[in-house]
This record gives sequence, C-alpha cells and structure tokens, in this order.
Amino acid sequence: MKVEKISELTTNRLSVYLRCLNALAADGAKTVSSDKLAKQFHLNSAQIRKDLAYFGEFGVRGVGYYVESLRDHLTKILGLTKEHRVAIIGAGRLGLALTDYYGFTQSNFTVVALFDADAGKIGQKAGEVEIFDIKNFAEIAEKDNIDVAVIAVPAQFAQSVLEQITKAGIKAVMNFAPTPLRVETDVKLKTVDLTISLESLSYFLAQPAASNGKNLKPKSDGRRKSK
Amino acid sequence: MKVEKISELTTNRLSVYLRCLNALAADGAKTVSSDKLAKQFHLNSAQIRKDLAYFGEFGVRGVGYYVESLRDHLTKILGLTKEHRVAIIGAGRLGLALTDYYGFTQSNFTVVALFDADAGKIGQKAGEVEIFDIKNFAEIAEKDNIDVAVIAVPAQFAQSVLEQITKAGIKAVMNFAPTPLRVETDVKLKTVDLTISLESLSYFLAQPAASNGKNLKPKSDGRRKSK
DNA sequence: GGCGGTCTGTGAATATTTTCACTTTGCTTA
DNA sequence: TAAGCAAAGTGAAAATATTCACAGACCGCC
Repeated sequence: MKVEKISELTTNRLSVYLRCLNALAADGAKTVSSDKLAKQFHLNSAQIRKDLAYFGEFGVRGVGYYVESLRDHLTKILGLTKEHRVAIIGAGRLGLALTDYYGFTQSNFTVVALFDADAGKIGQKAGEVEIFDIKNFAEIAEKDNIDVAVIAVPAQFAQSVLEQITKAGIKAVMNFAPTPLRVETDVKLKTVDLTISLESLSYFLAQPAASNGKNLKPKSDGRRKSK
Repeated sequence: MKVEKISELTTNRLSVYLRCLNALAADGAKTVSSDKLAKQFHLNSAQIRKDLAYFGEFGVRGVGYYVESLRDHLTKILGLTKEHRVAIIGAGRLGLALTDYYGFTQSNFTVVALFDADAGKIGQKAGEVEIFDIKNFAEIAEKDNIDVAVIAVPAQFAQSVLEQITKAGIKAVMNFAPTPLRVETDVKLKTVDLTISLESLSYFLAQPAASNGKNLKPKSDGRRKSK
C-alpha cells in the first residue's frame, strides 16, 4: 500500500487527457502516442507520459496508448464510473444555471436537490429538481445519498453553509462564493473564483502592451504555460 | 523600462489580498502586517511581502501596511480603476446567470451586451441587456467599447466564436467551454473549466479514505497547499 | 530471426514557486 | 536622542513542477 502523493496539477491534467481521448475515440482512432496528444493539445509529451505512469504502465513501447483502454483507465482513476449525487445550495440564478449544466451529466454527476433559505423558493421545482429548505439538508442528504455539494450562495453565507453541510457528512464541495473558506482536512473544497479570473484579465489589459510582442506575458488558457 | 516577469500565481493572489483588505477596511482597521494577513487567511507571510514587493515598497517597517493605501495600490495594479465593458457570447442559462453576476459589478466590469446565434433569442432582453446576433459582433463591440468577452457557448462552437471575437479586436476572453482553445499570443484567454474541478472532486472521493487521516491529500480551496 | 524505426517509461537536469531566516528600517518610549 | 521592538524587504535554501534525453521494449518488414 504505497501512498504516492499525486499532485493536483497532475490529476487536473488527467481530466484534460480524458477529454482528448474521448475526442480521439469519436474520431475512430485506435491508438495515440504521447507525442501526438501533446502536439494536438499543446502539452509536453514527457509530462503526459509521466502523469500516466504514476498510475500504471498503460502504454506500449513502439505503439503508443490504446485509446479506448486508456480512456477506461482514466475514467476509473478519476472515479467517474460511480455516479455522484449533487446538491446545489443556493437557488439563485447561478444555482439554477448549474442545475442543468451539461458538464455535470457528462462526468456522471446527477443534481438531485436544490436548497435555499428563501421561503418563497422552497417547494418549487427547477425542471425535475425540487428546492428544499436548507434546514433539512442533513436529512435529505442522507435519504438521497448526496455526496457532493455545490455552494452557490452569496459570499457572506458561504462559511456557515459549508459548516452545515460538512456537519452532515459531505466530503466534497465545490464553492462559487468568492471568499476564502475553512474546512476540515478530510473535506475536499474546490473553489471556483470567477472574481480572480476576471481580475486577472483586468490586470492583463492594464499592462502596457508591448508593441513588438516580445515582452508579452505568455499566452495561456489557464492550463499550461508556454515556453 | 525594466520588464519584470510577474507570474500569474502572484497576480491571482493580489486579487485575494485585495479582498482581504476590503474586509479589513470595512472593519475599520488602519494598518495590517503581512503576518496578520497571513494568519487570518492561511497564507505565508513571506509570500505576501514578496508578491507586494514586485510592485513597490508599500509597507512601513515596524508598522505594516496601511490598509486603505495598499488597497488603492492593488486596485490600480489590477486595473480595476478603469471600467471594463463585457460582452457575453451565448444567451443560454449560464450566459444569462452571468449577466447579472454581482462579481462583475464589484470588479468594475459592466455587462453591456449578450450575443447568440439563435434567431428566437435575438432582440430579446435580459434585464437591461439586449441579445444581439453574433454576426454583428464586430460592429457592436466597436460601438459599445467592448473590451472583454465571455464565452458561454457549447464546446463545439467555442473555437469559432473565439476566432470571431479576436478578429474583432478583443484582447481579453474568459472561456467557460470545457475545451482547449488556441489564441494569438497577444490575447489573454482565461478558461474556467468546471469539468476539471468536478472531476477533481470525483478523484478525491475515489481515493481510499485514509482512516487515520495521516495520508490524506492536503486540504485545499484551490489557492494554496498546506504543509 | 534480425534490423530499423517508433514510442514508452524514467533518471537527471532545469525551471519555477514557496519558504526560511536574516538585515534593514522606522516607530515608540523613556 | 538612544534603546528596544516590530515588521518590511530580500538573498538563499528548499520544495515542486516541468522538460530533456536516453535506455529499453515492441512492431513490422524483409
């Protein structure tokens, strides 16, 4: 039971690889080399090989990786074979938009409940999904086997919501509130901070544009750095 | 004209510091030390000092940083004194939710137009914001001084939308489509990939829980690593 | 069954980021 | 105005992450 410490940067890239493989599989490709993957998606081939090698020897020397087989391995590694049942806390616009975000379905996440504190919303439905009183979270989470929660409430309520849902036993939380939150170490909290992303764009625009292009910050899509 | 290369990790943290300072200012604090900031927000004090020092000597030895003054500096550095005018491409649920996302307003971004290709949507309004035909993007972007675009369309359309808006001169783009995109090096593309975040949670849940807590992955809110 | 080309897996080298630990500076108080 | 203390700024060290480059494995062809 060797505990390899895998960096989050690595596991994030696994998601990217998986998407690439899905695209390749759709194109009917049987095998793919790390080099081809790298070229096509602007990654470094050694990094791809190294990332994959943490989890096993999936490739065949002289051949590359079998697309379907690698895809299945990654799906397994990322835990996407098991359905995850999601509660979204906050039935505002963001919460409702997320409720039928296709990305959830694609990754085998099912949104099974919405929660809010606003009596006017409780009892209503967003598509198939009912809006419950946040007070009843623990009970409903238990009954509906909820294992993932999404925080889509205003920043000032985020910490207390987080405490409430972790107390109910939730171990994986995605947070959209732009505020730093404290969690127990056995809970995985992933904050998606749109404000930081926006301000990063603002910073870029505020930089004096280097007209010769030489001193520009490297381009990035948020996943890799060039050069 | 010394060109210091500032890492994006640094500028992202500036956003975090700015939020902390806003909170402190609201509490009436006059000064704050890097150590106090660090403790309160689980950062490393040397890192805070180093990040700030890239941009000038804002602190006073023996005292700390003047909250208001530092806040003003950071606001300036991040380019938040200038209003940015945003177009959202894709008037689906996500696009509409973003249209009145309060975070935009807070960071001095104003959503001035929505675009879509669906004739049924064009001409309608989301609150104050009209939905235009994406075909007319260049013209409207010019007229309305749009300098930031948000891509909120399905993945398969994202690349072509990106090309269209960069051709119209947009230099800063936030992308929500979970797909790798190519851009010119003078365009800043920031991809917010919810799929990766979700799958990161899934990976965490798929790990055998170390019951003694010793071998758990470090907690994270996506900004820092502990230990 | 050997040869040549291909491509993985990986140690070593490099690059980047974070943290440590020390020096310097400026305030405060006596 | 000197002493004491607090805290910024910063080179150096440590930790992480990425990239290079090559040995070894596999395939297909002759």
